Amino acid sequence: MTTNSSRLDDAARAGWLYYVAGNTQDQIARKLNVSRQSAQRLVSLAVSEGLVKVRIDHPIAHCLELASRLKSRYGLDLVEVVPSDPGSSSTTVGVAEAAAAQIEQRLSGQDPIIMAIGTGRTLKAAIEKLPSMECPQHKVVSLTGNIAPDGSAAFYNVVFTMADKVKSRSFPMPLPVIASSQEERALLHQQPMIQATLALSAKADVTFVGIGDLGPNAPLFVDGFISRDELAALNEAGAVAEIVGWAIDAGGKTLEGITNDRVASSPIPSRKSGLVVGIAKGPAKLPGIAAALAGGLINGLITDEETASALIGQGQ
Amino acid sequence: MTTNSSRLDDAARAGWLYYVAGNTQDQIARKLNVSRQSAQRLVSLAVSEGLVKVRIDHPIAHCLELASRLKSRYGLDLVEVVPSDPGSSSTTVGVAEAAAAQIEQRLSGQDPIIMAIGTGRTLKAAIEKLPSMECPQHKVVSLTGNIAPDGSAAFYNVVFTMADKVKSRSFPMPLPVIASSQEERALLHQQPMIQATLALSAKADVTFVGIGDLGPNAPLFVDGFISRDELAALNEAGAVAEIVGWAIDAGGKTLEGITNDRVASSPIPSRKSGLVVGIAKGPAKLPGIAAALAGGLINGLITDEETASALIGQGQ
DNA sequence: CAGGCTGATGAGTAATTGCCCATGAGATAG
DNA sequence: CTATCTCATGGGCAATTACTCATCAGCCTG
Repeated sequence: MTTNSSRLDDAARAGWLYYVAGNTQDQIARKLNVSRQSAQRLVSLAVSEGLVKVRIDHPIAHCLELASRLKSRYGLDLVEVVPSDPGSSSTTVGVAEAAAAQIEQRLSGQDPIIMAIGTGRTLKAAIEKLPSMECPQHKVVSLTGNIAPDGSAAFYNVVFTMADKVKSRSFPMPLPVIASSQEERALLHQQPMIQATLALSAKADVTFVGIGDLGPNAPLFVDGFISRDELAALNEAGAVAEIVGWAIDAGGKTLEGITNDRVASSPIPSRKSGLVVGIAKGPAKLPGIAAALAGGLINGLITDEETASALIGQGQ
Repeated sequence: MTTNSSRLDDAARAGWLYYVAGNTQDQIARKLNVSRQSAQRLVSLAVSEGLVKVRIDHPIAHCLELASRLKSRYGLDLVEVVPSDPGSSSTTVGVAEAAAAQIEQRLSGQDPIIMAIGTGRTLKAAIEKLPSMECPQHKVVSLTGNIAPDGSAAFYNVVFTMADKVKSRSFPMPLPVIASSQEERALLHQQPMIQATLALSAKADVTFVGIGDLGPNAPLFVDGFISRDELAALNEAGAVAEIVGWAIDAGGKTLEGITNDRVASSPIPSRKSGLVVGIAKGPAKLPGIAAALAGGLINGLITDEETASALIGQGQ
């Protein structure tokens, strides 16, 4: 542990000398009494461990314009559009950083707030970009269960990681994501602890959710939460996307039946009482984002240029 | 202007693709349809224009330890210790970033605050690291005059730059830094507008000041605010440093006479009612920092490892 | 319109960085 | 005690980046 943390210490120091003080890796090597190669390794360790946070502080005109058009067209309260990286296939790069910045800002206030968090790869990536903070005044509540089909804690449940980083009180949902039957769900939801957590979600001041597509590589299916047959049935019924497990159709309506009557997640908090921010980019998510906007499920959106353009184009 | 801002736009985009999306400059060049060299120039422009903000998110153990020892030894409320860059002669690198982060955090709250700001190279550098913000709820007040001896607005008056960046209401002091006589100072201070500004300073919730040394290269002398003779007289009288123009001795007491009876700055806000943060590093400033601490003029300090070590060592 | 200034551009080149690999120290299991 | 494994290290080299320089377009100035 000592080795490990002192290694990270050195990495942070090397990263600092490199990025803040502008030293070359040669100079760092001399100052830290290591070889040039080791200095390089320390710097790259600092980067890969997420110790180095970069932000670009300039409102790129095109992104701003897209954001304001999206805002007025869909009556949204918060829109962030980040530049696209044409050719990159990542579905998180950029939006994760922007989401982290938003989350950080909301948490940096003194007044206690309740923040509800969904799940998924995008949100996971966003949480990883969060800096360490001291926010014991806030409450972070999970909207979805954290038990995977095999009984383990689901990898993409992000509330633990988040609460750990920002030192907030956390309220996970010790439930499967989708119960095996309606009866099981009802039973689970009757537990006092779960009741309290559900009640807390409903009062969330600000909510961040990913938007999952329901194509052939739907995360819900890939991660084993639903079967291939269920996925097909959802598609058949017109589902285009899923938010914290709830399948929605192109109009943003929550479907009846199929998996939805067994989803153990909290309802998506109302956008009447708080801010509900969707975080998603990429062509696969486009129908889902459009649906969520159409149905008024979200009143905030963090996406990228390409997706924003497409959203504006298709409404014409 | 269009060219200029679209150039910065491109620079921001290039910086984003480089630092956030991890492209090489070759890829960026292709994506932005410019030559590789131009892409390199855009990236470096983004850096030199301060569009790219890097922070290292790891509490380096040694810095933390120094900070907590300084805190308890001098009864301070806020101490930040950043890594040192051994061999660098810069007096701002590192502390400027840390100060900017502190300022940003104070300004990001919703509740209106009054922030008082000194002057000097260190503070100037810190302000340059601030991101653009929207903070019309706050008031930023200058502690010192902004008229240079030649009648121009002094370069190091930082309130304008700052108010511009964060969109706060600003209260500069349209005065010389040091009046030509006690009578002139009294007259100037009687102006209603100045009175109001002085009153505002006294109520500051948080104050950031640099600490100027009074050695042969004292900024006050180099920038022409005081003459060589006055500098010598101050040294003779035991002055070791100066805070917003007020010369102090090794015990942190404000000297009587010499230049001090003509300094047109506000008094340093009381640390009883608010936080007064000194920002300084380096051997030249060491006596000044020690004096400010000894006299209880500040209850917050942002400095670097080496300076922090020296401060702890000399008290033994 | 000539002259001169400013600033952008791409070629060329030196400096810096990233990465692969062989080596060896130290840990661990048998 | 030995075989084996893991992992940090530095050499070497290719890729990438930074910088210098000559050129040229645009733009004031007289």
